[in-house]
Amino acid sequence: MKEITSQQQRVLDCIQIYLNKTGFPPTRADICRELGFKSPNSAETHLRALEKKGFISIESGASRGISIIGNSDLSSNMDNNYPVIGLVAAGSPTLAEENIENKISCPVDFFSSSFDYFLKVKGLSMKDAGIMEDDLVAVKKTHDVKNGDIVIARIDDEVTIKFLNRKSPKIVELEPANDDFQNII
Amino acid sequence: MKEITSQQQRVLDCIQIYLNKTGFPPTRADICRELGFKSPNSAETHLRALEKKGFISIESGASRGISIIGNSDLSSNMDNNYPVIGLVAAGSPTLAEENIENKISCPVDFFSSSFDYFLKVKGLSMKDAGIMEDDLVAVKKTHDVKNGDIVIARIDDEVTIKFLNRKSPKIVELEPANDDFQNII
DNA sequence: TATTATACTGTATATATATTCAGTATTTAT
DNA sequence: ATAAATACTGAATATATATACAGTATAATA
Repeated sequence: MKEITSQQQRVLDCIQIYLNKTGFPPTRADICRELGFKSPNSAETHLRALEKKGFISIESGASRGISIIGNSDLSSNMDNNYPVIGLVAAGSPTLAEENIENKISCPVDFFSSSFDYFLKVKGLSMKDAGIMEDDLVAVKKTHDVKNGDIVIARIDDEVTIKFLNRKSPKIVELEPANDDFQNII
Repeated sequence: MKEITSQQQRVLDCIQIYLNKTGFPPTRADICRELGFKSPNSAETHLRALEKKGFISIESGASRGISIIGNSDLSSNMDNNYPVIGLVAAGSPTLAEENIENKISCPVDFFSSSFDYFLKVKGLSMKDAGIMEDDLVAVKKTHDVKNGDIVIARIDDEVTIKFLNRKSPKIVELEPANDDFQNII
């Protein structure tokens, strides 16, 4: 999936919102009205760009033939029970029965991306990123981590949430979002 | 909801299946092709019957303007569809159709207290309270406001979220949670 | 018995809609 | 320096589509 421009994001959002509101996709003219464009071709070119980048697919010739891709909405507004795990000092955040504090029913598409469980935050080391004590963080298990990502890290037996900053293949820096805390190498 | 005939059920199923497959509703001709009808008016009359009985709504004049109604079945009375309202600079945060950006299915007991709608936050004036740009804030309409409460306030045509601090019956101070912002009297 | 709803075929048409073409301007790669 | 992508306006057009009208036939009301 290639990168999206801000205007293309606006168009994509517009399609999603229109879909949620009406139940069917917008026409070129609808998009123009929503976003203030004055020519249907403005919408058309953005749609073609979004299609080329793989965000949507367009059925040629069909009116309103736009569908958003990647929203693996086999059952989009289905709910699921997500475990809530305490960010305990000892041990890793596993899904073992004894670590699960609670379960919360939450729509699978509550956030833009899928996730695996909730983690209850202890401490204020990510305060400036808006992550406060007792907040519930939706956590997704993945191998795809980039610098700047907020990650759950385990150091020996301590579990923490920090910004990731990989210095080299073997050296990783964990950066808190609070001046009162130190970076961890 | 009145009773549905078997043919009308077939048409309704056809719409749902077409939606799942393509992401947008079928035309009259599409329905005919799927179900073997030979006149678009066959689909049309079934659609009108389904509309009259409240199973679907049809946007007059719009192509593919069919939307299926009432999929929020009674199955789980724990959940509810909450509107998401943009914190727009002009106008009040009303539940008017045009202000609703989206709807989110969310358990009524997702938070400890009940609430009425979600508000999407603009700006960083409540940063130190963990409320960041584009956060969704669950808002509860009430007359019971106390000093120290976080409130949604409207000043002329601008809507904002701040701490409440009532100085006197007629003087109210709005305090942001960000040193870069000023208090508002 | 008359009336209404259901369930179609078949034709016709106004218009809603996608889509192309011709421009202009700015920004980003190569 | 040149090409390509982005971001538009504005006009024109072929066609996709909703929808009305004219029929036929059966089953369910009232």
